[in-house]
Amino acid sequence: MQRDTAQRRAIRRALDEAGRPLGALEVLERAQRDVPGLGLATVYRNIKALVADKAVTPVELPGQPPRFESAGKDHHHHFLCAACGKLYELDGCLVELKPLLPRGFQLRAHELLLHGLCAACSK
Amino acid sequence: MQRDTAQRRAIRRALDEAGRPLGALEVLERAQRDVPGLGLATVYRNIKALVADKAVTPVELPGQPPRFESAGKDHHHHFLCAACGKLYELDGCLVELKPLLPRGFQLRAHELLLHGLCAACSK
DNA sequence: GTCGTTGCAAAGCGTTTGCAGCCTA
DNA sequence: TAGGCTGCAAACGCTTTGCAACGAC
Repeated sequence: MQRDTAQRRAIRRALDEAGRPLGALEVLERAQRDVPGLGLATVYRNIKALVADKAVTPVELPGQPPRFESAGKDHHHHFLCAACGKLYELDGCLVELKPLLPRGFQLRAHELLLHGLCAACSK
Repeated sequence: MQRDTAQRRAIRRALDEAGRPLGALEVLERAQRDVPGLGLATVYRNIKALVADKAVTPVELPGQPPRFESAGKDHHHHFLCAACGKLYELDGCLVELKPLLPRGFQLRAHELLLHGLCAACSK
């Protein structure tokens, strides 16, 4: 059975309050404000469990370690700024995917990542 | 200046003849048919150079090491089968992305990955 | 002969795991 | 008090790097 520990609460809180996807080390850093002795292994173990429970979604970026965001938001995609490295959330999804599928293929999910320059960096 | 070695030729050939994205170990395996003594470090070094030259494109999959495919094909995306793990190439791109962008953002590129079941696995 | 390239082994990085002690229920 | 949870350190898988030998030009 699942127990309620200070570590688990701190990790959840870090992800909930971030408002953007966080890497494992960022989660550690933020959660250590609540639980100073927190270890990185515990962060990974809990993130893994949260992802399995679908309470957290991993966000993969080419050539970078994954980041994690709280689930439960509306379907959305991300925009990675090539200059500052920040990952932005975009609203909605205009993609019409079915015509791309070969005959007999079943679509379950999709991921879309845009890159370019964010408003701040394109000046 | 860039030299013409048997290793380099074998690695290029492996990627050119594969017809699908290959992982680093798959490249090693195939290229060793031409150059038995080939080492993994050489594969990584050459792939890195080819990617820098835009002769090869890395394909990132969530939770997996990257695969690589020869560049120069038309713009396309991929479909990952959840059952057999095979990565398929899809033709074309129906995505209309500009409306997703917040004001001031500049779009440079995008990546799209579909997943589901391929024709063989959905029976 | 020069110097880019190679194979090997060691190091690096992010992540996972084994283990003994801890602490929630 | 049982057994899930934790911190630590060691192990892991993939990738990069240091180095001395090699070989293309």
